[in-house]
Amino acid sequence: MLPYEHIGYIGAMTNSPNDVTPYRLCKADALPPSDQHAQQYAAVRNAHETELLEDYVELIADLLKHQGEARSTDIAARMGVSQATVSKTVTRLKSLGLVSSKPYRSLFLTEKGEAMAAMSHQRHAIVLKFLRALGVSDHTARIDAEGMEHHVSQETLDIMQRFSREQERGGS
Amino acid sequence: MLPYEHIGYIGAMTNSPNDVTPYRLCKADALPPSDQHAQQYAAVRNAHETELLEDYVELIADLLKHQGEARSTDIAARMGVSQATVSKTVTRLKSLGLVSSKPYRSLFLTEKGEAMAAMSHQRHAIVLKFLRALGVSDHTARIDAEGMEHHVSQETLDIMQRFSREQERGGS
DNA sequence: CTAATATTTTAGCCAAGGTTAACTTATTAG
DNA sequence: CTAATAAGTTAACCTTGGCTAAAATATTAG
Repeated sequence: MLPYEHIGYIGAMTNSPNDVTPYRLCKADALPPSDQHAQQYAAVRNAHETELLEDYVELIADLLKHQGEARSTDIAARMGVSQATVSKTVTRLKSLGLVSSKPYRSLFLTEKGEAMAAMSHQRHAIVLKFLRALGVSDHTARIDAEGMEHHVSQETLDIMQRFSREQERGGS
Repeated sequence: MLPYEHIGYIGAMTNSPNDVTPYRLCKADALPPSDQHAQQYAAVRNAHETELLEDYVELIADLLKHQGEARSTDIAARMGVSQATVSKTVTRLKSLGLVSSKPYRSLFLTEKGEAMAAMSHQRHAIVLKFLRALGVSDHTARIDAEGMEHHVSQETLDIMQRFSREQERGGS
């Protein structure tokens, strides 16, 4: 099962009316039914599976674009991780058909890898822009976006995008 | 380093001891300097370390509150995971001083566990409320909140909270 | 009280994502 | 061209967080 096709998240079963659960009033917000609850956690686990892959692929695309080539050593420096780790992960990316390279040479994205990178980049950009539009400082927005981007559904992305656009027109 | 030791903060983002590096401005689509870039990824890795622990502790608190007791079997069902997995994770939670229990008996939170649960719950509630205020559907908001909550800094939380409040007053 | 059932724990397995240290392969300076 | 350095890979190890199957402990029904 491949990463960028799971963005839609899990199935139906809407429940629970508008109990807005203000955290301070702590009104008895009931637990959702077990199976639905489980789906939420499953969605998170699911996202975790692809997170790192997306980050790598996105970073490789950025390096290719801005540096002309994507070298392990740069990836290691930018990810804050050892070269050995990069090497191992790249092996995995290759086995997944996302990256191609010859031994001891720098990296390229396959079609599939580029598709994933494009999507990842887009999501990242939307979230980052949204956070800034909300009023979050640049530094924080960057950090939060990095973490959040893998956990934002299409529905929310659309709303974020609309929000940023409106802010742009009306706000500044 | 044990991330859950410093329970004094809410946003898990900024707990690395040497995180005071000032942000350097750069073009929106340019790559940030390596070391700064690395900090972003480090923040995400850091958040991942505590995510699951927070989820457990939060769930245990919820079960205690709504069900009167927190049993492994319920946790397993709600997390969508085998009981063996729960058992192993609970062992870890106990060794971290977050949970206490006697063998074959149900679970309790230590002070530390309760503090963590409270914080986690608060963050979760803020993010969930914010997403709804933004206009995200209930179902999606729940899923996204579950994934996002661990990656939202205090700064962003504050802004989200303000947004929800304003929406509450003006919007509806 | 005992037997059946339910729950929890343990043991052994796996993959991912980290680490260091040692080795191989490029690249570059003289 | 060769030697030094830089970059990439491999091997051996660790922890987490999953799993299944089997064993131990509660709980409940008869």
